[in-house]
Amino acid sequence: MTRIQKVAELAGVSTATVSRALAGKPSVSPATRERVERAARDLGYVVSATASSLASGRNRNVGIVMPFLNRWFFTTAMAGAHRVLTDAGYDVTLYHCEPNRLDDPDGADNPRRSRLFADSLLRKRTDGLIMVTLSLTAAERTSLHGIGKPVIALDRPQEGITALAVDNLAIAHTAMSHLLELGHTRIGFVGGIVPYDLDFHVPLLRRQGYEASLVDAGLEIDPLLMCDAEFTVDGGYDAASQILGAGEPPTALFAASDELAIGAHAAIRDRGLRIPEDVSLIGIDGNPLAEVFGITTIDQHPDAQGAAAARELLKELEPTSPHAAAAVRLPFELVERRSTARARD
Amino acid sequence: MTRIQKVAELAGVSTATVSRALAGKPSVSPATRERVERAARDLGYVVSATASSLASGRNRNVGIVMPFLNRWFFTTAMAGAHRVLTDAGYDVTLYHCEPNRLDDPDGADNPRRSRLFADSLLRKRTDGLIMVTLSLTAAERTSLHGIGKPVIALDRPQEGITALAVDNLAIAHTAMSHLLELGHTRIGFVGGIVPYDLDFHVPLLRRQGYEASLVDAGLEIDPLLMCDAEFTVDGGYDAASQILGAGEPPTALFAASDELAIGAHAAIRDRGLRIPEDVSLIGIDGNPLAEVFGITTIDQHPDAQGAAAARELLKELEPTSPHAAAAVRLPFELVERRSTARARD
DNA sequence: CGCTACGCTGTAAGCGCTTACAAATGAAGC
DNA sequence: GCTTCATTTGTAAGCGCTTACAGCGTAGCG
Repeated sequence: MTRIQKVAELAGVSTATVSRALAGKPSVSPATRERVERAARDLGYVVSATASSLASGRNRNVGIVMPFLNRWFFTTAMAGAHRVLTDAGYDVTLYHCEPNRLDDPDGADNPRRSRLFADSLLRKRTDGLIMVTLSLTAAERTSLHGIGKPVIALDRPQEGITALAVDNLAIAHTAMSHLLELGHTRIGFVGGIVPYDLDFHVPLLRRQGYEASLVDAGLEIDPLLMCDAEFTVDGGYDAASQILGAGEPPTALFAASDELAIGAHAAIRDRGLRIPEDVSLIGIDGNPLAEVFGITTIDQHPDAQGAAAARELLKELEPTSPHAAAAVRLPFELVERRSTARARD
Repeated sequence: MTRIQKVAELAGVSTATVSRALAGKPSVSPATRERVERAARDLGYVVSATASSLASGRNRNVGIVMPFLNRWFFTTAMAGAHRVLTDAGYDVTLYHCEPNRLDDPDGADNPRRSRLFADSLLRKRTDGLIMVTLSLTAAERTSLHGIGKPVIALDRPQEGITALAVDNLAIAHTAMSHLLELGHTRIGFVGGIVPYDLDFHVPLLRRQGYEASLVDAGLEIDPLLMCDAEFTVDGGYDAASQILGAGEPPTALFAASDELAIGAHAAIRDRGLRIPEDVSLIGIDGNPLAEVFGITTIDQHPDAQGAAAARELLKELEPTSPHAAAAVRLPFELVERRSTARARD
């Protein structure tokens, strides 16, 4: 006897009615619903997710796919999505998509990733997917389309996939404007000349914004003022050190993320320079760490980004609910702290 | 016609054989297996996880339950577990368990958490659970036992639950020994006089280790040298500031985590003190951030802890595989960097 | 040569739910 | 009173797999 039958028996109704009552369907009389709920509670009955999925075709489970499982930006966005999804009654299963390296753009040598797209994601465990900052190969996109389920890409527009992305060019522009308005003309850029890997184009966009702002301001682009960096504190330290040690030093540093900025902060101090007296410093993200160091930043609210992506997915998953038709905007804003100041004359 | 039937037809066998072949069962002749695999590949067939779960009773999915979804220690441990589990063919679904606050120890006012234990976790979506640093109420433990599935607790021993935990007393002792051997006698403690919340007892254990070390060394415990802190960089900054500002300042600070230590690092510098000349500083965790600041730490390899928990769970999930009978040890070690030095006379 | 043993495959009964459809009930309208 | 219709409930057919059991062919053995 299946478990639902026991509940049906106790409540004196059919299993169909139990199913309907527990699913909150409208076509159940209040009295019956009450009896069923009591019976379920008394028996400690909870609907089996698998049986329900198989019968209904809906999993109440969404997948979140991320290239990094323990970096602040990613986990914070994930947490934002997670909250929205669980509040809507969904579970979330987390998939790790290893980035494809530049020397292996098709992921031929990336077995875990291959399995992800050829297997795990196709198992019909989820009703939809949120992919964070990933760049998919054509084959992967095809594979994803094959499952016929809604996919939202966060912070990386993808051909044929609904995407939510913050305007990285505008972010970079905002940061640069702040520095330029303070009178800085020698501004260094920390992070992202060459993409670290194919699944993380954000650095590139931010550098383009940096260069465009320079050009707009009539300043020239000095390669000595730019340095590649992995998107970590370490990377920021090394890149900033290199910029500060080469040629005429900058009076301001624009780091493509807060983690890079924190590394740069340490590098600047370790060279005996003062912030902001000798060097102004600005980052991007809204990482709480930056606050401790008093680093000015552009907060892009990753938590809210994740939440927005989740709501967007939910809209596709539950067409019944009212569509908030408005296009989603992912806001960001300058947060001035003590790491930026007027340039010395 | 169900999808598996198409494969069966194409391969010229029964669905039973397809199932067996694709599941890697031994009782399939090589030739048949080959034909089935080809047919599946040609049709782009992948077994439906839900149907398979319902029929077999195994989900190939484990749940990881964490109090914080975006803090370094937790996500790093989770990533370690995730890798082991996905390599073993499991998916992982992530559950957020909101910590119970001190003023609400039973979680009466914690609806998300109630739903987690009364509903989400009971839906039979997972084959087992890993709970990270959580303290369960009696009711929650009962509820968990009810589902009759293996549960591993990481870093928080629980009555009636298999637990893996690093020896926090020993960790604290190692850190203190390092400081004491360098001749420090006024050592402050940053973080964890009173538990931040009921689900995170680690701070308490570390403080106990701190006090025990002091006593062992014949030193006295000075309340002015200890300060509570939330386990964040911010918290470390504030707590360290307070300790440095009260009474006779310490010559060394022991922070209960690397994040706290980084905050303390900033606080020390902001007071115009030098590290390590004026104040030595040691943290705990192995957070890569600490490296950038040259902070000495006790690395407890959270990634490895997560992986160990996952392997432990896998052992219970797949009794067929050979038991590595050895008890699991979670190692840690002192990593000396430039933030600790001999005390001035 | 008959019998057991073994390896491989097929048959078919579920796994625990959901839901289309049918049926029963009662209220409302004429 | 009879029809119509909405509301509530029940009946039963799956959802797409897995697996116990049975069956078949061949090999080994006395």
